[in-house]
Amino acid sequence: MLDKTYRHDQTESRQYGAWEDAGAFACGKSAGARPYTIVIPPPNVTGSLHMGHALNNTLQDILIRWQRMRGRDVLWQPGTDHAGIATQMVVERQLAGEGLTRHDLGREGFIDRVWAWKEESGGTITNQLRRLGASADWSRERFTMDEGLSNAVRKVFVDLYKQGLIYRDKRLINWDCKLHTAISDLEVEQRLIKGKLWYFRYPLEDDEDRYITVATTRPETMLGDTAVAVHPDDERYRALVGKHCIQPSTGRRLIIVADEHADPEQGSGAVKITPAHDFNDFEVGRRHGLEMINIFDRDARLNDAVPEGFRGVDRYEARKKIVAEMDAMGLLDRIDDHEHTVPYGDRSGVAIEPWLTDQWFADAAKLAGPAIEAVEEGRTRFVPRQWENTYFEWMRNIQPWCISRQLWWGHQIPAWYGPDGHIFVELTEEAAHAAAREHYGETAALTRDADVLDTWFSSALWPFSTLGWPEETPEVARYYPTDVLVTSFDIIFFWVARMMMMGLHFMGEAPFHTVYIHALVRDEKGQKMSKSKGNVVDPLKLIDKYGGDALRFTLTAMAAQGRDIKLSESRVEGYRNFITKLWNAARFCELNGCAPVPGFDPRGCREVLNRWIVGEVAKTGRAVDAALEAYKFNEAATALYHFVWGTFCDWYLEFSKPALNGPDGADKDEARATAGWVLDQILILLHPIAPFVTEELWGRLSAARETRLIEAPWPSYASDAVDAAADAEIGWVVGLVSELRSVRAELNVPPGARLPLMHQGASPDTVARLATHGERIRTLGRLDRIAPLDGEAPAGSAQLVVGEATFVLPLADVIDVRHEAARLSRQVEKLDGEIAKIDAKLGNENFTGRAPAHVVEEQRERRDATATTRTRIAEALRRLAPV
RNA sequence: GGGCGCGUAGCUCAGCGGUAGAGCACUUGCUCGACACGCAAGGGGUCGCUGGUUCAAUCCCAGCCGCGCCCA
Repeated sequence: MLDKTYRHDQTESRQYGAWEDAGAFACGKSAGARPYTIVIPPPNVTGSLHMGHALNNTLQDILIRWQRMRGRDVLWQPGTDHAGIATQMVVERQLAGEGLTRHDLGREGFIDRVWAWKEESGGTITNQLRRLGASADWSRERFTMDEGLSNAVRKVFVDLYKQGLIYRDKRLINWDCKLHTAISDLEVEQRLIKGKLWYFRYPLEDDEDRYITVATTRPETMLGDTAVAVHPDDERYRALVGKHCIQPSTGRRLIIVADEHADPEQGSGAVKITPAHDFNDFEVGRRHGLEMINIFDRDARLNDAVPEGFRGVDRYEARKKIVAEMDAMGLLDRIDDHEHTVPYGDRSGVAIEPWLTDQWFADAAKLAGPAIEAVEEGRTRFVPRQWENTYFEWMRNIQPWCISRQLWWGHQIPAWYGPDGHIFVELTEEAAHAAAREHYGETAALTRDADVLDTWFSSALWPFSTLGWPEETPEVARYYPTDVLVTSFDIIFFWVARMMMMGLHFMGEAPFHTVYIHALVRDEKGQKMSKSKGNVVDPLKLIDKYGGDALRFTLTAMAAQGRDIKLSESRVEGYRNFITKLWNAARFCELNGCAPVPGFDPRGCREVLNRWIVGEVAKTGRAVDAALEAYKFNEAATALYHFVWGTFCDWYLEFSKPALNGPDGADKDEARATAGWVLDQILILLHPIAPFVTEELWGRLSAARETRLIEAPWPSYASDAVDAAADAEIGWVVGLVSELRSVRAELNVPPGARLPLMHQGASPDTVARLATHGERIRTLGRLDRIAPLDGEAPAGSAQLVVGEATFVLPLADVIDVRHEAARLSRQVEKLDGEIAKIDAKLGNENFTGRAPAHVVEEQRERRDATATTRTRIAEALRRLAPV
């Protein structure tokens, strides 16, 4: 027998293990089935499960389990990415603890060390995903640094290079001077800083007593100035354009150029130009053919290109020094407070230095073209739709993508340099040597490019590299393109866009037809969770406390499209209670012999109660399908919640008790079989959202299952499963019982008191219903008998109106007549208000003339029904009065 | 500066042209043979503000106020 309460801690890992052992997650088991594929957004191998992962993977698992039960050949492709910078940092920190740096180990030794770390600690997050119930095909788990995926990376790099879509260039890049690597625009965070604006006077060359005043937020860069720019329309400086001024610290001659980049409103209107250390200045430099002087080394210390006194000085020290020197020369005009944005590395947290270096770039603009078209033409669509704008906006303004990183951990770029610097890009070293022999006519010494590729470069290939590409595997043929990508908006640029580009370029088809963008999970105050704020809610702690099902249900119920989730623990607790409720309903069924009956046909039920619940199941099932098809996960969750608790437990099981407790026979058999069937439907429909408890119950409620629940077939309900007459009849019983309970509570009738119920003016149909459902009504309304009323209602009766009939509860001993009168008056008032509202509407010719006929008719019917009820209650009130 | 989103019950959120809903919290009463992680009955809302469209606006449109995010 089932225990009194459900113990998730004794169930979940056992069920998960059973699924995994049985190979339930594996794809490719039914060759005839249509494939359904989702690739997991590969979590960072250094990562551990946070709430965002929990939501993301819950939603994927719901789709996957649902489609699996619907008979699709499901592949949920799991894996992790190698997270170049993050992983290298983790291992370097470990080394630092031993007093070592990666240079002590050398490149190979260091990489071995990273692999060792990965073997030991890299599985953390995948094990945590198991706690969540993720039914991914772990037998196919991939890692971006795997051999196969590395082959894919190499091939893509070589092909793109040969197609001219990857090139080496000397450009300004975002240099992280702590991590000593270039990073992409996306890895740079713009922070608003309260800084200063320094105004300096640069003497004019032909008249040293005159100056042009330039304003800057970065005085230290003036050692690399090669021009001063003014706006072409700026009258103040027009005469100076083409002349020169002198940079005082270096004595360098700076040309004064006219360029739109100079903003007359900003500072003095004249801006110093440092083409090698500012992205805007770089463009100005290009337009005017200015010299580009690199003044920083990789640590952002001043290099030998600056006057001796400054060499080796850190950028912030240099700033102080420059300002002091200019001040001493009397060339510091003034200093204003100034708020401006400063780029920071999102990993290192230090200010990024625009730095002129040789790097590898991908021609993102070319690759973006087809990726934009695919979304424009609807071959890939975003849900919710609005994210397409974000995607377009970024894709249409895309910049060259800097793909090289000065790290050791990652895919080393397959480029070799000949003695004269000639570049050979090939899949292998042998091929590079062969190409070099071809090129030079003799064997040449080659040096391999030391850099590795951006991690996102390999992630961009994930939808096909994980399937075995560039090999022509059956999996590539079968599972590409995938179906849905489930992710969060913050990586649309990083990942979604790049997968689109690479998928289209190499596979000729977009990697997925739908991109479902879900919410961000915030804390209960709406703050983004972050380690530094200390407001991170650990999903594993919630799983420990409330169970994986409860957490999943909570996230699902709150995953409304287009809104972030503010997660509060009380919600999780509430859904844990729901899981327990389900458990207890199952326990009740078990106790009463309600088990699935083989061959049971729900449409063959004779009892109106059973016909009704079958219809309710059908409605719920259709609602769940419709919700999931539209990615409205919260609607699926709430439909199930209401059905299970509000319909099945609150009404159906209660109504079934008389039959279940009654004599053996056909009625009892049907009650048991129907309840067993409904519970089975609940387990099935709920399984994608709450897999653990449903699988557990599925196994425990019947020994004769053909499959585990995870592989049980998903139902589709016949359209004639809903019986309108049964709906109306049970609706009437529910209404009567609700009225009875209300009256009792309002009039403070002792809960234990059993009362007689008299009826008056009941139609034959109602009399029949009372006969059919008498026992139910007596049980739930706590009545001792139901009988027609002979003559007048006894003095001191409570009266209620349901439909055409008036019901009388003789309560002379228990109720206060004034209370009852007040209660009825309130009802009359309320109904009067409603009638007045409807009358106002119906009295308006504009309404009756212009509103659709069915709306008008609806209002008329409502008015009649309300008025009838009102009259009956008023009568009841009048009858009460003489007492 | 450009773009997007959000202001609905005490809290967290659904809904979105025609009777305003849920969970939690709150109040009252219940050891009714599944469940106190429960049962039953309640209280609580000028649906941010101002205009407009419409027979009808919480819902559509415009402006404003407040909050958040993304991009410059």
